[in-house]
Amino acid sequence: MTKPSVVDVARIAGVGASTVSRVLNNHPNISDQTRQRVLSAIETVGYTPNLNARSLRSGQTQAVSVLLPMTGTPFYDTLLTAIHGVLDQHGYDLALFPLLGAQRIRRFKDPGALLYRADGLLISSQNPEVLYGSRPPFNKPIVLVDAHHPQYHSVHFNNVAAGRMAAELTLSRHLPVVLLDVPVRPGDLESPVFLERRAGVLDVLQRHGITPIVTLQAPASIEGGRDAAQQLLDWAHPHPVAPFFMVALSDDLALGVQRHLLSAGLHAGRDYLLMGFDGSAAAAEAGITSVAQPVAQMGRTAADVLLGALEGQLKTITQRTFAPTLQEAPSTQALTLM
Amino acid sequence: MTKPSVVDVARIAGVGASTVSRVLNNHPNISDQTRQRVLSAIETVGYTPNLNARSLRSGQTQAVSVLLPMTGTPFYDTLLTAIHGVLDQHGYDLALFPLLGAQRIRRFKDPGALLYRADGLLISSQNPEVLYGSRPPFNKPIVLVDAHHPQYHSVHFNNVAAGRMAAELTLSRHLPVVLLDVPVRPGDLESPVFLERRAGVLDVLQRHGITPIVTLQAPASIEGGRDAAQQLLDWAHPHPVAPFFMVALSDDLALGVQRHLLSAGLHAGRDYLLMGFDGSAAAAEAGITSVAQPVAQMGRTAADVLLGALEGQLKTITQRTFAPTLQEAPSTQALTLM
DNA sequence: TAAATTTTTGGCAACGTTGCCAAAGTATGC
DNA sequence: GCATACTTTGGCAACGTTGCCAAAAATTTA
Repeated sequence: MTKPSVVDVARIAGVGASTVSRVLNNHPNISDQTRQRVLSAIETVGYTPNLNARSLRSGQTQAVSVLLPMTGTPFYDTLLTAIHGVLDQHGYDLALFPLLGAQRIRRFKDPGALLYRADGLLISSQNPEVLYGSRPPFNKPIVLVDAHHPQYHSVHFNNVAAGRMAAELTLSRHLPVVLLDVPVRPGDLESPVFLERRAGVLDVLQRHGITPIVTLQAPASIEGGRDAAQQLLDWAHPHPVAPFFMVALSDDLALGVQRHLLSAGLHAGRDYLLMGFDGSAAAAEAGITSVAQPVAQMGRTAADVLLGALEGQLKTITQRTFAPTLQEAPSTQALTLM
Repeated sequence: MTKPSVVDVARIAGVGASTVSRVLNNHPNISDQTRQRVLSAIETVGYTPNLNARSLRSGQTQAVSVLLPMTGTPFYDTLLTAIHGVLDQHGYDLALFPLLGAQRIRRFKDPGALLYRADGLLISSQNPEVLYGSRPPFNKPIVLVDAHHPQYHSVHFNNVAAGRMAAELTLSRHLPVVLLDVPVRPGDLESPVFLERRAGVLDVLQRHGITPIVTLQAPASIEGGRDAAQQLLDWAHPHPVAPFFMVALSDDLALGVQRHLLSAGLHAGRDYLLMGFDGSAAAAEAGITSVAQPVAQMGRTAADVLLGALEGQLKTITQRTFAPTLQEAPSTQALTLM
């Protein structure tokens, strides 16, 4: 027994094939009586439409591909959920295509790749090879999320402004500044995220003639933050650590620092000030000030831009930049110095 | 200008459409001369095949869907790379469908979901709702990876045996046993992984009349391990921590423990013994013994099983169980007791 | 009641591909 | 040189769907 098609349904219901199609697509001008007959016929034969035929006919897939790195941070979770929510409401389904290793990027040059079996493409990758290599062989809408490129529709976060915002807060506290930076991973081109945040921070500080008393480097993780905190203690040794304001370029780093310094008896917001980036829930819970990024909103906007390109045929390139907001917490309350 | 099709190519090359098709599909009995003509015609018009038409005609998509949780642990990275490697060689492309939130699981009941636009389905989820809910509306091969269910082809790891293996090693060292367990997350059904490992450990210990002197619980992360280590120090206080053998149910936990106890002056392999699970590179680097899981091999096997079901039509349900191997490191070297 | 109008329906074609069959072309054997 | 075999090629149909058009049915109007 082969999978039933519209003609099978039509035969059972005693109608024409196009009538079945009309019922399936909610066309007007169908008598309730025939609609019911068709519906029950669909039920009895267990009909499900053949998507390939539908796509062939219509030239559309009702699918959107998302190209993204395989890092399972909460960031992508939030972003994807937001994107999916919007696109789902408009009848689009979502498939993910992870960037597995640099050599696999070659695959994206093949116009026959599954990735391109979609009506639109969302790219959330800072990978320069993806962004600055040849344009994908895909003449349908492409939107960049959390990335930026003049030739594509982009929805991104202003990391430079975020850096500036952090520096401004720093200035208001009149304390020595410690910068906790993220090193370039070997073999990997530097992610523009940290580069931009750093640039923002240093730009504002420089304008005010301030230089960090020390700059630490650690991978952007909680453990990295702990290492950096230890570096700081070692560096200060044997001198006591004076009150300072640490700007960590990510919330994970800030969390690690806070936890590690706590075991040395130092409390953020009491003995030193601390802030991070991303506006994560973890930072908020830990009472750490953070420059927040509206991740879900960016996801929704990216989906909206894609829908616009998909349905409304917007011709000019759309660039949406999201500004940072400050998520204040006890960790940056002005110290009562003695 | 519309996208060129085989007939366009055929017209340019001065041949029939089916000849173009034959060239595209590497059929035999094509003269080199016409093949060249067709090839250059394809080049000049920039032809790329329409996958929807191809799928409609052939009833196949040359695609495999992977259903998996959105946790971006290195585990899934390795697994996916292995799966992709095998399937790619056989001409199959891979699309990922993340399990975003419990409510989205409902989507998998829709037979029209993009997920099912594939020739086969790989499910790598411990989520009981996925495994024990109604069978997906998909009458093509389904293979479970890193999960187990009597009704599906499954490729999985014997976590009970892994637990046993850990316990055996423990016994040989004749030290008090500390078990570092993973708690049930609220609202979430317990992942069978830790349940099985725990069962294996406790089973062997019990047979030898041994009970852990203390059982700690922490979420399976490095930070969780650090918390657990602190718990242990608190618990032992004011008594000094005697030499013990800690079995942590994941490598991340073990890593956290090691790092935290180090700051208390305790060295794994010198003052206490420690082991984890997963065989991660991080554990190996840190000198921590681990019960290893052949992740890449499991991925390859899962792909092979799927290919078998796809091409060879294997009728009986295939179950492949992978046994643990011990990845020994200094952290479990016999202590020279004083 | 017949004509005009509107609603509802079926037939046909086409989306782009490939398998099948038959026809045309080429080579081999007697 | 002609029959036989083999190679290469083109035409046609079909995969399942939906849009268009015209036909049929139902409804309104005169």
